[in-house]
Amino acid sequence: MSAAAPSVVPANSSAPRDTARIYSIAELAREFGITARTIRFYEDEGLIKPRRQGLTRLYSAGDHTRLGWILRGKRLGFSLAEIKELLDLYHVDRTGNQQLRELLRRSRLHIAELERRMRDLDAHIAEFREVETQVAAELEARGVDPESDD
Amino acid sequence: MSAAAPSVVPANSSAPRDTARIYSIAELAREFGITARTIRFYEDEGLIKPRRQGLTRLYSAGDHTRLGWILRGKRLGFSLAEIKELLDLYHVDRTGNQQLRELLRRSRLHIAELERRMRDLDAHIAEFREVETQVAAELEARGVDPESDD
DNA sequence: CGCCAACTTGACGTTTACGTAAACGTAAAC
DNA sequence: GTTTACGTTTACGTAAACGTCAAGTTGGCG
Repeated sequence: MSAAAPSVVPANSSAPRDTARIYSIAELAREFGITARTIRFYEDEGLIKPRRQGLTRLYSAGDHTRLGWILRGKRLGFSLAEIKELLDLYHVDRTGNQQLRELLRRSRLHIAELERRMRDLDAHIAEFREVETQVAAELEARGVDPESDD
Repeated sequence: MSAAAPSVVPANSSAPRDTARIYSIAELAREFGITARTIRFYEDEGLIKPRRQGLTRLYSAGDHTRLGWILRGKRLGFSLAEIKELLDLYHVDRTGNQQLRELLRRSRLHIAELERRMRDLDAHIAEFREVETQVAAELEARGVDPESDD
């Protein structure tokens, strides 16, 4: 491995902000714990569009953020198709009133969906906290140290 | 269709409580908005085990609850395998100290996972609320009624 | 009795989200 | 110069979660 910190960022003062950072596909893969294949697949599906230098893909800070967003969406149980829709929501043309109203409508719909999930999640958490409490109490009553490993 | 409002709860006091209710597979499917095929699939995967009367499946109130739980898990983005694991957590043997400690450990792990999802969800909701606010403000500034359809 | 509606068990098809392998280019390292 | 590391495309494979027939059974109804 030999460190190989690929800081492509020049030590210059004017530019090398975090926002100017460029990532290779392997870097992104490592950082997010996915494979390069996955990232290319997301590109095939139209979720990311990295710059190209010849054939090689170059990912900007924006792509980095976008990928993080995608993976968060996945953790929340959205399909890639849904995530693409949501991403596109951001980048929709916002000049026309009709467009804006549609964006508002979609946003509200999505928020409602998220709030439904929030309620599901609350219920789920409450149940497992209940289990935790009960079991901890039972162990306590038995005089057992809940943390010990034997 | 003929209405068929499923308030089967008799006004009787003694026996046929809601907990004694028995459901057919089609009833469950209708109520939860899934197909009978799905329910049978869950059974194949070991997520539900309805009684049988001959070949026909009979679902108890417990099965009903269980199915609701499964679907909530799905909405939260858990796989059927994960959901099965979680369901089994409840029904684990709770006699031994070692078993109890394991249950406690697993519960805590799962709660941590749920809390991570909660943070994801919070972040997601915050972003979309932001969009909503911005867009609503923009429409307001333009003197457009956000609700009108033209 | 015939018939329909609702149930059953296979078995194969489909979509999603990637994994895996082949075959190749490029560029630094030994 | 060739190995090593990383990149590329193309293409087929696969696991999960069902959908979609096909073919048979069962219970009630006119």
